[in-house]
Amino acid sequence: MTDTMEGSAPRRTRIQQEKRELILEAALEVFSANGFRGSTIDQIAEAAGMSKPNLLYYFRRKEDIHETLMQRLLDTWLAPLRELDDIGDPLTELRSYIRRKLEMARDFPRESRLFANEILQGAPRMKPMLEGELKTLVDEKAAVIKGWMRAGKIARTDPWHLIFSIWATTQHYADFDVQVRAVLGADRGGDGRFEDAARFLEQLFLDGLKPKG
Amino acid sequence: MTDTMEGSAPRRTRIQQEKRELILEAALEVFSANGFRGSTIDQIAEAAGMSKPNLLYYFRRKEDIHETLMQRLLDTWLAPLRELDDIGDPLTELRSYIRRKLEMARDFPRESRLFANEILQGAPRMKPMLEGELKTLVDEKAAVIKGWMRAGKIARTDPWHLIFSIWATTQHYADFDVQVRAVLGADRGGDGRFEDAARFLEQLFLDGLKPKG
DNA sequence: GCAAATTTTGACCGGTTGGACAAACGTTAG
DNA sequence: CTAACGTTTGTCCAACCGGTCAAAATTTGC
Repeated sequence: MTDTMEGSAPRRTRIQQEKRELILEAALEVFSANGFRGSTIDQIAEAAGMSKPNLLYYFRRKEDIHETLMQRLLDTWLAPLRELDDIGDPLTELRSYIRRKLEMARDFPRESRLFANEILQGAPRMKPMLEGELKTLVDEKAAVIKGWMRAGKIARTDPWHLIFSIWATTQHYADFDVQVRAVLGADRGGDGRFEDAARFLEQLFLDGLKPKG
Repeated sequence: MTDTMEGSAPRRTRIQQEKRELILEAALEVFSANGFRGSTIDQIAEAAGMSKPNLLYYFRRKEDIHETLMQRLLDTWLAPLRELDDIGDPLTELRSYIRRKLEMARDFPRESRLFANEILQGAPRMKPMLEGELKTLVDEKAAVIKGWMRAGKIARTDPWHLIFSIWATTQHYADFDVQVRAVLGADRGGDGRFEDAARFLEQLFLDGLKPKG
């Protein structure tokens, strides 16, 4: 190993690739449950089934693991929004965006919590990505939505806050899962809660609360 | 000081009351910004303008501070929901509940983040309160809302998920503040963002996104 | 099969952190 | 004034934690 494993072109052996994946998976588990400062290298190493020095052979610092995780996270996390485009019926597009986001909250709660943890702490390591990549994408999609509004396809509102509200309502089911389950109780808090949420959110975003007629 | 400062009837001197308040205020600042494990007693002591051993004279353990903060938090946090009642027009009631919650996100972001931090970590110290006090209150209010639905005053949906969505959308502006500001940018992310949010949320919850007519 | 490169491990280190403690200092009531 | 009580501080400790290092074990290329 003469390489520093960082920089633009880190060539890696098979073992390195596998072990790095193993570590990142373990770190996702630990970081998402305890936050960055609440997690120890030992915990991650144990979750990955290796010793601490061994882990530090693959990632020289705790921060490096977190950073790598963050970079990957943003991509997968924004994928649903990237898919939102001008083709197809606007209301259908929005409905399926909401559905996809809710599915992500259900299937990748750890990723959601990792993200939430980072933002909650003021995004010390992610701020640049938020102001760059994220803002660019959201502005772009906001423009698309504005087009729909001008065309009279959906009601006129603030597209940015619309996107926020979709993020908030869907991610809530991952980030605040304990609370949701505590409130719904054993019977209603079971697996069905995501379908209930999907039905509710569809109605909320399409029709609001005013009674029909 | 012969008392342990805990238990059912802790009589306290004037200085003790003042200093404890000072510490709790400092701890709110520190805990909400760094989480429980990310905060040190030293940080809290410095923020409160006293030495660490001095702080530990008033709260014997770091956990005691956090616990006290949590107990107070739930009460103030649920106050807006407690005010939601059967008197008055349902849509107006819900609208002002949303407004109150949004005002809390604006005026008490530290409390919101402290709460979010606790829930995100699986509510290790708050679970009992969630399953007890919180669930009871929400169930009660869900019943009120159900009444409104039966009376045809508002559209029929799941009252519990309705409450979740109000929590999620409003608290988002406190908990994800950095993200909101990063996306809105310097110009739109200023003080006006809460009014924009208020307008948007009112429209969303009342009318949804379907175009008029 | 063997040498070079890679991977793994145990021992160790310095800094931080939560907390204990006794001594010093301040306050208050008689 | 003074004794009892309440408050503050400096010092200290043990556990934890991020990270180093050299040596041992293993894998890989020839």
